[in-house]
Amino acid sequence: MDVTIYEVAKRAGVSIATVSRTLRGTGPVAARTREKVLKAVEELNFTPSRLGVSLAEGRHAANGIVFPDLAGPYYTEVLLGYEEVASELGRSVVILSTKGRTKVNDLIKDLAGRVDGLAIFGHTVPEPLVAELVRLGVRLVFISREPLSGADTLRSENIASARALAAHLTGHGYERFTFLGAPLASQDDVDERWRGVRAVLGGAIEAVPTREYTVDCGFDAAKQLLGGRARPEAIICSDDEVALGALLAAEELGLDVPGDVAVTGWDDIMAARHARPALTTVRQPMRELGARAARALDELITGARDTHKHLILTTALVVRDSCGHHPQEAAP
Amino acid sequence: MDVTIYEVAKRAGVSIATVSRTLRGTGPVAARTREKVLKAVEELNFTPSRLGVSLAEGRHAANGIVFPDLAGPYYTEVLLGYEEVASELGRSVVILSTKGRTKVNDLIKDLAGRVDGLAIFGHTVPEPLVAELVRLGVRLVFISREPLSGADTLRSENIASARALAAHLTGHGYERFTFLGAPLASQDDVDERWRGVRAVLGGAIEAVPTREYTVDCGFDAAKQLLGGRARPEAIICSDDEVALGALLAAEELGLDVPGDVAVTGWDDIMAARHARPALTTVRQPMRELGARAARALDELITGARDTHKHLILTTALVVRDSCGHHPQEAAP
DNA sequence: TACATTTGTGTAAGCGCTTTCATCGCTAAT
DNA sequence: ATTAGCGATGAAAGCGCTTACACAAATGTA
Repeated sequence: MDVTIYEVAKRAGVSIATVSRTLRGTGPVAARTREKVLKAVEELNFTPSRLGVSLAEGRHAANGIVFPDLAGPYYTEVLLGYEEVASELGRSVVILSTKGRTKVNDLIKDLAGRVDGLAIFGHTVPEPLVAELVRLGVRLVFISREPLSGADTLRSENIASARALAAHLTGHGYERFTFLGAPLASQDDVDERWRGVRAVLGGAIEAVPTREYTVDCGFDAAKQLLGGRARPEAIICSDDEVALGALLAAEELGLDVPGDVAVTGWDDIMAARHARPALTTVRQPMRELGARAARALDELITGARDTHKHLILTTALVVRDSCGHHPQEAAP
Repeated sequence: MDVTIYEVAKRAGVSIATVSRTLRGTGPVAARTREKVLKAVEELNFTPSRLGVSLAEGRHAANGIVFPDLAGPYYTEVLLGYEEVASELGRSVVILSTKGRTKVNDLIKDLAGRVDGLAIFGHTVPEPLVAELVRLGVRLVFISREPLSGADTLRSENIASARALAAHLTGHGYERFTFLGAPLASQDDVDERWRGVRAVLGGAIEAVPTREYTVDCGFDAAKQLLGGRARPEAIICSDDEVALGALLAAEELGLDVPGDVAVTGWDDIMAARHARPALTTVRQPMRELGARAARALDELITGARDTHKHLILTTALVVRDSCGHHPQEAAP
């Protein structure tokens, strides 16, 4: 990996400018010269140094992405969508997970120096640093975060679907609800979901936190909740993983879902369909979130767009078995 | 992000060499000069260009990783372990997913040009390219692949644990087996598992392929298998995800697991513990695989080691409910 | 006081490319 | 036959850093 353009040029008996032109197809090169150059390239197995190219071009041809963790399907799916599109656009993807990291600021600044633009999940990055990145002119796309100036934002609709979900559940006749997996930060996805359901259910719902949004934490919290005296009729979970935990907790306690308690999730991860009972949830276009982030970043980087977009992708209520049979839909 | 070391030098009234020395702590700098430089750095908000640094240092301070896909917990877990350690060692991680990609060769060569070393999963990369990478002197660590010269290899033990698993199942008294998720490539993990169980079970086991190693594919294949005339007594699956699919298929067909048919997985992903019945499986240290890959690569890159290591991590049989109660262990 | 070290700094040569600009044959038009 | 114009090429100036080397000033030693 260390033969340079100079050696190629020497071997082909031309200047490095000609080699460069031949390889990139910029500027005219005589057919015979091209042959010689390509032959030399072939023989020496030359690949232009990415560093040299980037330095000269003034761009990295790479995108960064910052997420808290990769546990669970949500971030993974978004990442896949992101990487796929970035790759399509000729950009590599540099990842950074912030979970359990000290000196996140340094890591992110380093990352920012290696890429042409950054996608950042929700509130992964401290606000002062966000402000600084904006000030420095770093191209930014936030995923699942409220709009801010100086960056694109991209998220899924939460409030309206939360209301729809809540309304659907009241249609079942439930009257006592718990929101499992209380929001950790204001303005994030879960917070919006919480606000949405509360707007419909008001005092009929109370929030119970989990340590994290994982199956395990959902299981623990649900077990305690369902084992208590005032068991709710329906548990609206912050996301599918917490809901899967709740399903397991109910089973362990010998409770029937949805007979004894209804459970709903959010995201529609693959396991939601496979759970027993299959999980009623809200589908969120995770891959598309990633894909769009990569596209948005590309527009910002290439300069195809110089204003900032704030997009909200639509979600869909997916009714399965875990919320029970809806009275109106019941067969006679 | 475009203030250079020259501007800092000018503002501080020193040469760029002094700025560099101050920032990196190489060479002596008078206290007063240091102050001036740091002040200028602060005021201008200077961050050294990664490109400039890399070009001058002759290293990227970045590692690559190539995987087929990120669907399912296996690759994700390995990736997390890898990223964590790489980051600890001051290296960024550049990812490349090959699934569905044409021109994989170009992508990988490009990747190789952006990093100091590459971790590659199993048989993600065509053999001729592997040979070429080795020839070019690219630092390589393969994850879950048989040893080859010119690269480190790292994998989990498969054959012995497969034998142990098979032996355990025969202890249950089962006599007709199916291996669900037949190997796609020779010498990969699944192939070794298959060879391991066959060594014990011989003609008593037959292999049935799935399209991919996913829940869905496992579900489809298991449904067909279990719906057929000669239903096996036990299904040994290539991995946990296929096994989860098999569990669902059994449920859909009204079959009891392990009563009507035993099912086992491989990997011990989180869902294995949560499945009903909980899945008997073989635990594979996925994060550690990633972590070790990052460490090995670091040794190769820094030159701390110039031979190649071929490591096999140990696995552990995890007996849960899906294989039935073992006769000897049965309570009176 | 004279000389050998250290300290502190600057100069300049890379690192491997891309690209502008100038040059030099040619062909085509006058 | 002249000249404008084009095609093909090379020289050289960056791109933003690190660092070997040179040198002057300050310090220590005899």
